[in-house]
Amino acid sequence: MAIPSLDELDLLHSHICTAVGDPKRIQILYALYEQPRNVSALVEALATPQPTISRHLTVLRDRSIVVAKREGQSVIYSLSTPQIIEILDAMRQILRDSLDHKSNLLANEDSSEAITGETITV
Amino acid sequence: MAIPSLDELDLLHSHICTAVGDPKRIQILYALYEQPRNVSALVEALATPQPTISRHLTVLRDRSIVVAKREGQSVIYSLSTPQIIEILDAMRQILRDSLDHKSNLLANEDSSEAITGETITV
DNA sequence: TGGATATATTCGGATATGCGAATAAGCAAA
DNA sequence: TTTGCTTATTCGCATATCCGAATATATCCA
Repeated sequence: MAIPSLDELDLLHSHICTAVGDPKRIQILYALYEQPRNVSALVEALATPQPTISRHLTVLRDRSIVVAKREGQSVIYSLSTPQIIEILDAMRQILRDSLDHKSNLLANEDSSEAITGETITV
Repeated sequence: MAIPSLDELDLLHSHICTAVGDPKRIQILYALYEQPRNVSALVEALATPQPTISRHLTVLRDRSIVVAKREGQSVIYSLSTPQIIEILDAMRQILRDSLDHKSNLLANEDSSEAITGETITV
């Protein structure tokens, strides 16, 4: 059987997935893709309390999605690999497709109307 | 500022991510990539109670990651797009890289020894 | 060393998630 | 309709996650 078993690897795999499954962490990753930043810069950019940012960074760092480099008093965070952004973009593409699909379904179900005027644009 | 705000889109985005952030759902997706299956086939392939499988399928279906098609008494599930498997594979690649990196770190920290003999292979 | 700045961690409570067991609901054939 | 097969949903509980607030740790500089 080619289906992988529920072993530790799958758990690690899910850890990677859940790490990028939090809205604030998504924002952090896009912010770091734009440029490496220290914690304070992220706090300001995301308008989020510093402990919250640090906790999310800890999650991302534990899963090796970001790396931290101390520079004096600051700790500069950056993406371990820009690949993660490609992954997020691919997911966002799937999201866009599914939204299109859903609005088509709505249009079909409500057959008395034309295609729903409000098309969500990602 | 190019950083996206924490709006509904980010929430939807995180829904996609968290949907694939469960080990059993990862297995389900790989099983459906291999071939479309009904619930019973997934129950057998993953050796998991049927309600558990159905609940996970509901999550995946709600997020438009899988689609369901009724065929008589059965409901055949299949991937909405094989792209999701590319995404999972890309994540697994990142996981492999990070595992390599961690074992390198271990090797460096324990500088009295050579490279750790046990290299995890994904 | 002492103070200021930057980052990390802990604690407690609210919310969310996953699971097993039981049950409900949908479909087909007699 | 009744029976049997398949899938979906509900319930209760255990666990995990998130957040805000407070605190601890780390670094630099005077």
